[in-house]
Amino acid sequence: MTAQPAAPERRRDPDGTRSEILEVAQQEFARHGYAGARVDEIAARMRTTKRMIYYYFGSKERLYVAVLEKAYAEVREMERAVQVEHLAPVEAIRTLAELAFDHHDLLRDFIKLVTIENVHQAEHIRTSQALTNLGTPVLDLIEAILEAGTASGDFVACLTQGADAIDVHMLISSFCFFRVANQHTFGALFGRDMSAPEHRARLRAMVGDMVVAYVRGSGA
Amino acid sequence: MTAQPAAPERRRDPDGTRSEILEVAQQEFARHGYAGARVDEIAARMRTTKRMIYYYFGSKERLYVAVLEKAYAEVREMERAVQVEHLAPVEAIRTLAELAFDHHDLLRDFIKLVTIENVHQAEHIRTSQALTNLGTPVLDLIEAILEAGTASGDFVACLTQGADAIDVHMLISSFCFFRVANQHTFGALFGRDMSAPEHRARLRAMVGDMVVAYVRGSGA
DNA sequence: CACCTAACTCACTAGTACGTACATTAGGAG
DNA sequence: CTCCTAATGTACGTACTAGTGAGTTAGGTG
Repeated sequence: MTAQPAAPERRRDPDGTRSEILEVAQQEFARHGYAGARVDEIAARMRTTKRMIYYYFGSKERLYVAVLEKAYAEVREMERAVQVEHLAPVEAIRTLAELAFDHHDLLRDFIKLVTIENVHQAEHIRTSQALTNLGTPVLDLIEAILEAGTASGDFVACLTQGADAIDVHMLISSFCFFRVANQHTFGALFGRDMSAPEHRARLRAMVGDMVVAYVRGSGA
Repeated sequence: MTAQPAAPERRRDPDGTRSEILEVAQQEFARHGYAGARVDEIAARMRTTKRMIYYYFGSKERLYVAVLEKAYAEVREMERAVQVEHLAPVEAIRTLAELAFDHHDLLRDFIKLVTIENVHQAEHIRTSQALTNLGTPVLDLIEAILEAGTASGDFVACLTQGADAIDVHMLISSFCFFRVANQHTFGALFGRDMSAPEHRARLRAMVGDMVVAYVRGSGA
């Protein structure tokens, strides 16, 4: 049905095959976990065969690590696009939190992979140099904002309570991550799907308000 | 080595066998996930045999659900012990958050089970009436605190931003849960084990400060 | 003490899942 | 056009894993 009369099927396409495997494998691992994922199922959902998975990746485990590396790379790409330097500290940290919220909203598969990786105590991430050597651009951003806010007198939390950039990053991430990662058990027990569209705007504002309230220091 | 000369081995012990299976199974499921857990491995780490697992629980899946039910029951027991009614709203919500922090710190296996259950979209929790029919005592507590704080004028967040008890519960839970659940990937990427003892006191204070700052409303 | 049933053991099976040996072909290099 | 290699397809092997059939024993009951 798609208009591709010139190339209806290309027989040889290493890059295409490789990236199709990664794409389908990401879905499979995200849906069923590492042990629950089936190499045969990944193969069945591709145009190519299982043999190619082993030809390109060698083993289920190395395929899984490759999926992780690709997913993390995409996230870093997203983070790199964040521009908040032009904003005053309060608005900068709020915007950063809201963007983190948006990112977590989009990257469902990535969040599942991180979740799964934590079940396995991050053993695969730790063995991947490509992952442990990733810089963390967002931390530098937070650090700069905290310094500016402290200097301007808008923020007091970091001074009084000893919270640093990593702590604030965790504060923001935890809210955004939890909303997506735990939506199913939370929904089953409290009867509310935090991840549903009707709650999106309110919770997005909430993470911004929360982090601003915290760094302003009225909780002490 | 333990002083039990009277009953060195009791041959028949249905309750003991059942609870030993649940205990070992909880560890196995928490460590490896549902698909990754091995029934044979559970059996090997017990005094009894694999056949007994099927005798008492029928299938791997029903064993897993039984583990979930037991774990949730223990959590509810912990929550029921929380007493904050005697405190003023600000201190009540802070104390509640700090207790949640403590509970998450203790219930590592439970947190892993919840994590795993979310990977599977809570399919097992949803099919267990014992779990979906659990009340949520902590929600009532939060509701009461929010009402008291709003009435006394200490809190404004709930009025101005439309956050309710479930939202505030999520705010607290997300921080406490994330710190434990994501400790491995977070540690691998940021070089800090949020779950290590040296960060405990600071992060415990942080969740209290955060929720108080939020409900006081200085983030708007 | 005899009996009966719940609790327990052992050996086994059917199916599944990762991985591979081997055959084949596309398509660029010379 | 020929050859050579990277890329691909087929069919299968091995090991593991959930689950079970059938027999055995502890220990309370009458």
